[in-house]
Amino acid sequence: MEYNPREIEQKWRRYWEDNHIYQVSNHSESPKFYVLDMFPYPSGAGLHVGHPLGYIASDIFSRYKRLSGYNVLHPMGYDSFGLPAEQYAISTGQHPAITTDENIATFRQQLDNLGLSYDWSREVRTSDPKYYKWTQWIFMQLFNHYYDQDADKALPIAQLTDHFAASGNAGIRAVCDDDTPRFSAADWNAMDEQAQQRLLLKYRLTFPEESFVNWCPAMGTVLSNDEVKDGVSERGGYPVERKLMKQWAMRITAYADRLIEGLKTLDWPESIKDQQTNWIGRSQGASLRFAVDGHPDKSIEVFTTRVDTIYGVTFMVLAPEHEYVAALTTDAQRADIEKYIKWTASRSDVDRMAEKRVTGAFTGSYAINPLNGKKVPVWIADYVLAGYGTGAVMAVPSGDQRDWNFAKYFNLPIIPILDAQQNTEEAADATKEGRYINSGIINGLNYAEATPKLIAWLEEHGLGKGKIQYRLRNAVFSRQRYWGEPVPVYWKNGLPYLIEVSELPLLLPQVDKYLPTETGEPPLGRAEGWLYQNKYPYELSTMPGWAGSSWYFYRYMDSQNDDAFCSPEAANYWRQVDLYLGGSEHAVGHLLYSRFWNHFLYDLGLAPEREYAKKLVNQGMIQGRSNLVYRAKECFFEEFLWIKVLQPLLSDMQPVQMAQNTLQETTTYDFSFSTNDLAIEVVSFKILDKIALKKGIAKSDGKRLLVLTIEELIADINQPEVIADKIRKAAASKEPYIISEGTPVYEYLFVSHDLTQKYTPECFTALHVDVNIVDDDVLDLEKAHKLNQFEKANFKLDAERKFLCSFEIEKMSKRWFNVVNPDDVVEKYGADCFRMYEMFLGPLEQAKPWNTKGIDGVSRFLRKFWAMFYDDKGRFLVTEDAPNRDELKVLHRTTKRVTEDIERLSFNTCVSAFMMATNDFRELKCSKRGVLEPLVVLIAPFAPHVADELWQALGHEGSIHASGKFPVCDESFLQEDVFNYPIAINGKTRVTIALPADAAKDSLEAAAKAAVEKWTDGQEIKKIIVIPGRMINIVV
RNA sequence: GCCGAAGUGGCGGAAUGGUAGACGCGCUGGAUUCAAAAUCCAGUAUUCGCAAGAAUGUGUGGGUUCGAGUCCCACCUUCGGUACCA
Repeated sequence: MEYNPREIEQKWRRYWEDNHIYQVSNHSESPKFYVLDMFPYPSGAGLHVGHPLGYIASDIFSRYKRLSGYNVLHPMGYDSFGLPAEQYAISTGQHPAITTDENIATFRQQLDNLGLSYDWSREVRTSDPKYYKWTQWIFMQLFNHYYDQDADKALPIAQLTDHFAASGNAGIRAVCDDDTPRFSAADWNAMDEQAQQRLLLKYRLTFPEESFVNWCPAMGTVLSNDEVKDGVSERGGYPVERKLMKQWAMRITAYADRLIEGLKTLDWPESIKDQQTNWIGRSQGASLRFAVDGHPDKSIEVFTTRVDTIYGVTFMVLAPEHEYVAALTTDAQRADIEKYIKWTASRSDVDRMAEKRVTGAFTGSYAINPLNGKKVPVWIADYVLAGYGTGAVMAVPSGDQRDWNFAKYFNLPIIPILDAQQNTEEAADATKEGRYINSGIINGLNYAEATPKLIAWLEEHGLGKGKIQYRLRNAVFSRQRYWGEPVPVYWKNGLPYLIEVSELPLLLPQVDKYLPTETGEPPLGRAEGWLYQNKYPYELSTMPGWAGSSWYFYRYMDSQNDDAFCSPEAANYWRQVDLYLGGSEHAVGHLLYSRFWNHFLYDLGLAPEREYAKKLVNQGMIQGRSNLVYRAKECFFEEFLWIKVLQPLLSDMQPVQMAQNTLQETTTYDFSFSTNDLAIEVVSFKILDKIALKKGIAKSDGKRLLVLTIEELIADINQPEVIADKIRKAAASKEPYIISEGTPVYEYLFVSHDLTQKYTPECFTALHVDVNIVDDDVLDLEKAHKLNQFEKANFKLDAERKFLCSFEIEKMSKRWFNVVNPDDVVEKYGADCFRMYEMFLGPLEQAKPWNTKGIDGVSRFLRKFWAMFYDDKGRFLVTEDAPNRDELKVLHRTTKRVTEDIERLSFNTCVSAFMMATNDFRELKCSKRGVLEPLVVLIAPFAPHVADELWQALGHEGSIHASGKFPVCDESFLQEDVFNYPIAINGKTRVTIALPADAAKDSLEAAAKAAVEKWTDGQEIKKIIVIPGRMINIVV
């Protein structure tokens, strides 16, 4: 019986489904294990071969854990709100819910094709009202809580109002907006309800806030930074303006320190932790104010992490957008400043980033150093960003290289401030070593002493204070879109109020179109009569994509619960994700926001652990391998004629190449001959005026003209002698003007890649070609001719009559024609083979290009594996004979390797181990149950279908995935009697000798000495290093 | 610019500081076949050599070590992330 993956795989997939093999219970005697894949967005394009890499890896791990006796939660669902479905809705009018359902069906079918062991009874979709009810519920909790810095956790707003009523906002440390005023209990109690509510918004963990957005009036929508290019929308090129808009925000900054602290407890890749730490960007320093000379009402606030360098300040720099720029600019400087501002405004962010030159302009005003009263000039420059900190910098050129560059360029003074600074005339030196000089009250102190002294002085004089600053901003939580969760809020008297919990979910209303309203309101503004209690307008923006994905890992634990987002019993059983697998592109988006929500839920006692994912692994991207074809330009044909026809075939006519460069191109023809009066011009038959021009030139030169059209050259491109004949005939004739008649068959020529090397690279245009009509870089010409791209094309083939493409490794994407669909591969080789091959490609974490070169090897392996059980006549080969020691050794060695490698997620080496075991058993001619049965269990996580088929053949009832027990290695079988010792001289291996494994060191030394006499002859042996069971090194 | 990762045969890759190149692809030769496919066997880092064998060899240059692909320093290249972050 032959190995027939198609039949086997369908059979077992149906069995698994019918018998609910992968359904998991929240009650078990076994230890739990939670394996999670990152939430996918079900895109219309479906899966490509890159997507399943992580799904297969997590599936292998889940199956392995299950076979090892764990109760494994391994769920899948969809982050199904999102822009693509909405954009499709805008262009077609189809409700995004329908599009989404269709896409999910495709996605699901493709996932099923891979034989993954998900518990589909727990599937969730963020766009399902039963799901987003709880997203809205969590939002309401955030609205009803504030962050108390003394308790270091979120507490109910009611506690805050109690405190306000008793003692105002003194004596409580709560995270709030920067502009929150001080007020007493009397103030608070005198406020009306509206004033109190307005004030509370400054404390709530989610709150409406005015913030700048990229508003595109033509599209009626807000764009992300990367949708804006050069001040216009990337798609459509419409103008984009900065607009202040009321948006919901999340006070994630309240959790900044805890989000940094929590990272220390996580088994996550360091690079991800680094990125999160940098994103949060905690810096400890001081904020202080510089008075402005002649402007008593103004002072420039700066934040610095090096307040100790304050005596080195020789100028100030404001961002060109800083609010004081206009006021500080003197009339003498106004023209300069305005010119500079105009210039910076015209430059894109990319330009500004790439800028290496120093630019800036002087305002004409001076700031006063609070420490020494010295006046320093105030400049503006675009290296200071308006959006960061205060948009102003105190410049210390002796300690900061950027400031130093600026000072040198504009000839500003540089004052050294530490005796340890080296050569500050040559470059800035940011050292903190040494003692302060030129530094007033801190002269002679060191860094550790100076900083607190300065901060104390500033605080005492009311000029500044110590401050911790974060780069992290509060997260905007509004989207001006339709396809997202409605915010459970209505507006009354300009203030937001929550709806009742009993009114959840607030359903997404129907709208006539998925576009903004004429007045610029979000699409929900179109919903008719959408009012709370028929009176109050609902919030019209919807939640962003990260809302639903910030807590989904809890919903899987208890996906059908209508009374809670997750019951405490379920949460306390599963607790946290043990292994989380996904791409590193989510490093600071999803992975930071979801940690924030989890910390909040933890504060409320709803999440059992501070961090929801214990271990995180990033799978590498599978890149596409694109193929390129080379289309010839006109100059190619000239070079071709010269290299392939005129020189080799017509040398007797002494050809001359006329136009050496494009300048002469219009004034002369391409070729002539020393032996006759013929001239040749190569040109497309379409360019009639050029032909006429050349005809005239030839005539005035007294030459006869042969026009070789590019189109006729293309037709004969693989037969240069035919072209040579044409030229000979033309030379022999007396005709003054010769040109081919008739309509050409071809218009384009593509040149095999190996031939392009002979020509100037500029002769070709490289174009992507669909990789599905290319095999091993050889283009399938038959298929190619059927494509529009090649309809009127001929191909110049290489010496082996093949057409070669070049290749490039790039992101797998439709636009590069390099997408490989897993369904096609599964159809050809089977899911088991596809799974093993994806793993065999290389380490999980590493990015690697997709190519199918090696897949035949894996396919061959599976057939060999099968052949240990069945011969080609379909006879079952497995015997009940007891395995011998050699056979058991192979089994246990394989068990050890596979177990260890799965544990460290090194799946590629597992596949190798299976190949080696199979080769070994075949060599031993072994088909004994005693070794093959455990081997089938070992391979079951990797090739689940064939494992089940063989499990059944071995006489078992039901599925291996339900009843199999993962084998355990018995080390005693691995012990060897003899060991082949490599004997090295000075670390270089010379010979290996077999010695008893338990031999004493002395006898090893003696044996080694004897074995290497040939090399050591006559040299003194200084030392012998013996590592028992490893090697012996002789030092001479 | 900064941060991070990685550089090993023709290719994908393997290697707790201890025989570099496992395993697979590809290629070469052979068997089988009327022939092909499939399958099986053997070989396959480079250079020299008929061979035995020798020399070289993990991006470059240093260092630590009896011994370095692996650890340390500097540099080069590629990829990823990120920013005028004060």
